[in-house]
Amino acid sequence: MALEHLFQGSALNAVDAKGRVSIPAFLRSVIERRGDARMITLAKHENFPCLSAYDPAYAALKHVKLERLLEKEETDPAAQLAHQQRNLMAFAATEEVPYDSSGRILFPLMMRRKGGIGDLALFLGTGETFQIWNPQVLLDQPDIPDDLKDIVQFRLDERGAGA
Amino acid sequence: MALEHLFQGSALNAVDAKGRVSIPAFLRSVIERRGDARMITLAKHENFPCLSAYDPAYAALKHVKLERLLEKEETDPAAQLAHQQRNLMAFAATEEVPYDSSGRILFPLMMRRKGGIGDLALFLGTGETFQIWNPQVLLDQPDIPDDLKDIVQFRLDERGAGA
DNA sequence: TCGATACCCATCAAAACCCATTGTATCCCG
DNA sequence: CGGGATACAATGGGTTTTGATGGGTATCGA
Repeated sequence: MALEHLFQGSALNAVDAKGRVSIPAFLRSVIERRGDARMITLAKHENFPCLSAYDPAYAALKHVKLERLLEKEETDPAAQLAHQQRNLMAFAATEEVPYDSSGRILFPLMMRRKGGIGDLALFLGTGETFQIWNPQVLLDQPDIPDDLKDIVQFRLDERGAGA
Repeated sequence: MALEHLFQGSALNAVDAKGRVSIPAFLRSVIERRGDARMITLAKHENFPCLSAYDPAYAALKHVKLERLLEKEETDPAAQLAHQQRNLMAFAATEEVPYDSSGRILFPLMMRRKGGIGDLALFLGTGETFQIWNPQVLLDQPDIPDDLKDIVQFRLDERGAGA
């Protein structure tokens, strides 16, 4: 069970005064090849101070995985609670937002805050999903490979946001 | 056996003086994609001090699940009784309410009390169903992941209900 | 007739939509 | 191979639509 098309590449886009951001075209093209819904789901990343994002195709996959996990432990009473918690994190702690014909979403304020994202949003493809970072936070993060930081620094320079 | 459209996301809505609440639009859209009835069923949640809510499509699915559970245990003499009890909880201890053209229900007083819900109702999508909480009760609940509590706190702040 | 529920309408803010501009990479043709 | 014409992505701004909510009125059953 795997998805055929994968997210890859990086881009640095502006969040405008209304809170809108363009989803990079190369990510949108993957979403639209995987399915026909023009939406993404946003969630806090489990390990990094950034957001995790994916499309409905991946969300469905994730739901099936959770259900399968439950059926295996159905008898265990403690498992019931664990399942409730996983479901809450997977569904209640996420937000689904549509993007318009020009490829923009309205970045939900809550998710923006969770991801520490200001007026620049860094998109990183990671295969089945992609991530959204505050570029500066990524540069300050210890467990990120230097080669990736170089790329991000380049994107910042490119935009003239030198810092 | 799975439903195609899933409940996802969170919202905090007001219960007005008449006891009316708006069902968030993103939940209604799932209900209306699953079927054409504009109603929800309310029940006390099995594990948490909140309400569990769902649409007619899920109610049908639940019935099937209960039947399947019975078949699996049919040798056990106590199983018959357990099945009766589950059925009572699933159908007798629930209330079905329609929502109007503006998406509001009249929150039944009994369910409001069962869920400990005052003048703010927190809606949490959990995939096949959704939950309705008193936001303050959720914050005080030990078994809820901190990340989710952060989100609820944010929703409260957003509304200016600081506490 | 009283109490409660279902309807109807108004309002305000937020979200979705449409259109215009710009910069850049691509393509075509001389 | 160079110059300009094109196409598309990203972005800014204004306008329309929708969602949440408050309040009034009609309606139905006890």
